[in-house]
Amino acid sequence: MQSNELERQKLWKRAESLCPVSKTLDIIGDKWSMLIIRDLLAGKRYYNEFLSSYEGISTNILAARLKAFVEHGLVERVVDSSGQGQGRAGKNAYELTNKGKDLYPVLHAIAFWGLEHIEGTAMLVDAERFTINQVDK
Amino acid sequence: MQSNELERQKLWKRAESLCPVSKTLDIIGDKWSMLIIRDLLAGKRYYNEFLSSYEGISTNILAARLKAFVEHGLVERVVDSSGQGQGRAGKNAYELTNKGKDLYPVLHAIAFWGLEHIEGTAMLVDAERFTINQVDK
DNA sequence: TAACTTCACTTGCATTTTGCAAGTGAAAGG
DNA sequence: CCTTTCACTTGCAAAATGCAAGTGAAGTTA
Repeated sequence: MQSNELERQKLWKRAESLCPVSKTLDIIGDKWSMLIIRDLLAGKRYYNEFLSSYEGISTNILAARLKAFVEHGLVERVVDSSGQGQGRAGKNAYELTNKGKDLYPVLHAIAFWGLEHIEGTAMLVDAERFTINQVDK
Repeated sequence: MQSNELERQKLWKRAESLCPVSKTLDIIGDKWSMLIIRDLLAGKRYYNEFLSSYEGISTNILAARLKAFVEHGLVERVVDSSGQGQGRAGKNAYELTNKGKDLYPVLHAIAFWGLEHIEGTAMLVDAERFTINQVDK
């Protein structure tokens, strides 16, 4: 009766779900992914830039997420050969692919909901770069 | 120099962030929340209905999420006194508040991205209830 | 060329969160 | 009473996260 139904459900687990929500969350549905996407959409490109966001992601998590993003085709790692300043020429840069950029509506909806429903949240839009950042200071 | 900067960043952690994205993700940015919201938006109301979704959430996680949703004002627990059938009268029902319903654009953006970018995803829109469900079978 | 710095991670380990199964107690029906 | 359903709770194993320290390659400075 219902035990057959339950058995069938056990077999059809998360990985095999056809639901676009479930499958999308398998990629971006963790604690940090959308914050990195936020930074990427805001124009950040370098490992150290992501590290210096206010929320304080740790290096191992950041490395793992960037790797997964590249594997999923959301992000491309490119070598930025504009070796400016001291200490280094040719840093790694991370850039959103079109697939990654298409997450903008998700980010927008999340940000909008927060602004409407969570007291004390605020957003700064940097018109020059068309970016969205947290208010500084 | 930079160590002062790093110190300041350590103090301003996730919880104190003003960013609406970060604060929103503190509420719905885990593995299961948006799947429960999906089910609620699809018209599911009962504990057992959430349990029987294809992804197979476990009872302790479901109970914890529902409790957090009620605390955050996304969901209300109401007693449904239409005691139909056998075994029980007055089941608990969970219903989205307006604050919770306002997460619809987030869900929509996530679902849309998945449909566009993840092969094999599919969605069924139940026109009668204005709901979104995974295709069955 | 030796010392130093930065970059981009990796490693180890403690803490937290999740996953799974089993159990519990209240309420109702037979 | 006995059984079933509901709505969880509890215990424990497994996975993910957080934190600090370390590593190695590449480039800069002395």
